[in-house]
Amino acid sequence: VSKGERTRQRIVETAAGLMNRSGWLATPVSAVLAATGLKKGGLYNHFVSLDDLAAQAFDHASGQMVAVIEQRLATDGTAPERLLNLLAAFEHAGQPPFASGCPILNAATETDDMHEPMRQRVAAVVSHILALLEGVIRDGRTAGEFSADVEPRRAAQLLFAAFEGGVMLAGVLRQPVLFSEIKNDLEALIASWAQPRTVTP
Amino acid sequence: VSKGERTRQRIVETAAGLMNRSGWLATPVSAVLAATGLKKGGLYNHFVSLDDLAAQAFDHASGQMVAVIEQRLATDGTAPERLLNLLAAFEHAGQPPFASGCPILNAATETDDMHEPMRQRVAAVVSHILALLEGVIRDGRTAGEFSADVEPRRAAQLLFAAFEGGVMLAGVLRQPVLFSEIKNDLEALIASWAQPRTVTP
Amino acid sequence: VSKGERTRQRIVETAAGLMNRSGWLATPVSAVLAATGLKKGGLYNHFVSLDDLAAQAFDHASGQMVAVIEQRLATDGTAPERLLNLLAAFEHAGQPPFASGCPILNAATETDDMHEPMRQRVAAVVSHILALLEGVIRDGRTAGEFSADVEPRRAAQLLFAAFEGGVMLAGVLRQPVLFSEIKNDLEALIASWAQPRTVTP
Amino acid sequence: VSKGERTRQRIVETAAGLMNRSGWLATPVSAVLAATGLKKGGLYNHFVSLDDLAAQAFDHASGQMVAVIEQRLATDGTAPERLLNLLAAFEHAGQPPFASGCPILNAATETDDMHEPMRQRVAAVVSHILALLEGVIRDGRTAGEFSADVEPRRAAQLLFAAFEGGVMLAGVLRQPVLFSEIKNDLEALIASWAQPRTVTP
DNA sequence: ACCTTCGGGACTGCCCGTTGAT
DNA sequence: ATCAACGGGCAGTCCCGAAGGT
Repeated sequence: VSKGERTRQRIVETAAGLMNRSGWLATPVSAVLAATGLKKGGLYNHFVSLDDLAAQAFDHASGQMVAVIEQRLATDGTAPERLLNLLAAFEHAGQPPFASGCPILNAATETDDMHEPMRQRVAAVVSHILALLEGVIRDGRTAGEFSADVEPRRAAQLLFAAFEGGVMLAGVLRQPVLFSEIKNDLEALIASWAQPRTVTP
Repeated sequence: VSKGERTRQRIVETAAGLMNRSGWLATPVSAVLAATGLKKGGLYNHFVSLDDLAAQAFDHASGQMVAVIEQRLATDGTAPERLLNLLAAFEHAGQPPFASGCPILNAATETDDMHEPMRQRVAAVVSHILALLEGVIRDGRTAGEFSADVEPRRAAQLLFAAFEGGVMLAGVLRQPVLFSEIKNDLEALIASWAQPRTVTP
Repeated sequence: VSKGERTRQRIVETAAGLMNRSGWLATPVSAVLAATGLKKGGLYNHFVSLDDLAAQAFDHASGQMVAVIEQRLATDGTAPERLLNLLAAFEHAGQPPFASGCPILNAATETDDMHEPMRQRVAAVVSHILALLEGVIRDGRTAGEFSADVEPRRAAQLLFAAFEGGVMLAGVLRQPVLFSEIKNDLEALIASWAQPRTVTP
Repeated sequence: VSKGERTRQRIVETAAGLMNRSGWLATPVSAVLAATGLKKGGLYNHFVSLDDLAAQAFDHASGQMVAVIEQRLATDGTAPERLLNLLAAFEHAGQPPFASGCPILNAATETDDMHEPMRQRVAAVVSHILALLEGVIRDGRTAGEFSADVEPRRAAQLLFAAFEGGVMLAGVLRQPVLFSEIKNDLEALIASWAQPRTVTP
């Protein structure tokens, strides 16, 4: 690995943390320079624009999230167990996923109507995560671990939505415990999917 | 009502829509001027700063949301009916609550680590809404419409989190129907609270 | 006297003090409004522009100075006595002449190369004061109270220059006593004019 | 010397002349840009703020004055000779010290009540110059060139005050010759310090 | 007649992301 | 990888008129 590539990687990691805090679109170059110790030219050798860096930094951050999710869902065990396993992954770690909120939630709300390329990037990650969840739930239904009443796609959506909503609540209210409570509620919800006659998806 | 007050109100309304789209902190003065047709001097006659305008605009937007919520929850009927009544309110109306996502979600993620006064403003609204939901659920439990297993505070949080998460998903994936699905799932969840033995809060 | 005229006079007086502090050209309208309690339109009823107000305010301030000078120099007594009498007038009074320095010195340095109309206004006052001093010194020479060596015009200039320089020194060094010292030195200088053979004017 | 340093120096020199004309606090960035040919971005590479530039420009201007003073006072000869030598230095050179008046006088009156950091900067220069003059006069008294009646500190103050006052008079009246006259009067005053019985300090 | 309210538009100091020469 | 420069954009203040109200 070349020295330039190592520098690039270091910038991306630093920027990822920074931009998740100060905004994926709103973080100025100067903040990145201050955090990395580089000078203007040094940064523009590795990225064609700030947009480019933001994209790479977001990919880095979301990639880390996806990696954790894939790893937790790939373990042995029943589908419910794997889902609980996943939820457990976000118990700690600074704040829910990273410091200052979930990069996906942050990027989604920020770029929603402002930056179409970035929005598509976020949408792709969201779709991927939803597909992962849906797959596990479908597996669980096939295996009889979840009732046939449970519609995998809908269940995955509900899970992910409540998760991200919980991140938001805990963040804005400055009450981290609130996220844990929602996590527990989701565990109960998943458990309820075992029995038929559940009215939820 | 004086002319100035009418102008101020018009600016606040325009800015509310604008800022919910382009960011409560990120929208430049120039965009507000373009949208209102005013010039700088005219705008700054009504607001001491852009921050001040943003605060008033957010209060306006969140106030509208809160008004709808209070109105829907104040109707006659059982607690479950009133909650379903509330959910129904967000079926249409541009997009979920307003065009371009929920102002509370947008403002919460944007100001979370960037603008403490605004974050407190958002937190106050969130707390108020959670309290409203909690009150209805508690009423329902007292009236026997909800199982004693349902913990009002936790249930309110879960409802609100899933709602906001749904707004985010529908927005970033550009699939409005997704919000409706989550809404339906929440209706089912509320219905499930009627029976004891529910594993959810 | 009409109410409007009284208001105008009040504005002029307030502005004179204000502008001598914050600059005869640099004081913004807003400061005048804040100090007078008026609103924009209320001010522009009495003055066609801020420039106009500044001119009137300076005339007011310099007029007060000139009045004091004329009064002190018009007393009975020998020429030296009248000059000492004049110097004594500036012993106290807030700071040398007014709070925050002599309006003539302030206006002279500020408008010197920036505002020709104002500079002429200041120059007229300066010329008038120099003429007054010169007249007294000439009287003294005629009366034999001053040596024939003393050139009235030159002596007046030196007196006035040292006076204003002393105001500047005392102001910038924040040592009011310094002005008194210079005043005493000038008294000694005037006394020395009585004898011939003095090398000074 | 790097290119940037050369540019910075050029800006400082240009700004010094400009600000002494148009005001050390009142000169806008745009005027500096116009005078230097730079654009905003280029200027702010060298100075953190306009205040910063003003400080450096004033230091440059006052430094030049102090350098001349120190050089003239450091020559061989008696104390009176050295003082006359100093006065001679300001005979020509644009106008007294620079075009548009003495930077010390201009800055002193302008910043007096408006900009405390700048005022302290000016005060430091003034104190330094007074100390230089006082030193020479004290030397002269020790050497018997000046009467024991002459109080060095007071004499230095009077000299400097009359000098600056003369700059002001010549400037506002647009009569450069007036400064020369005051200079001559000061030479006579210095000469008079040789004999005892002088009533001046 | 006097004053306020409202708006306009130019200007302020300063920061932005970006690029070429070095 | 730096250094120096660019030019457009930022939020906010300036002085001032014209309309409205008492």
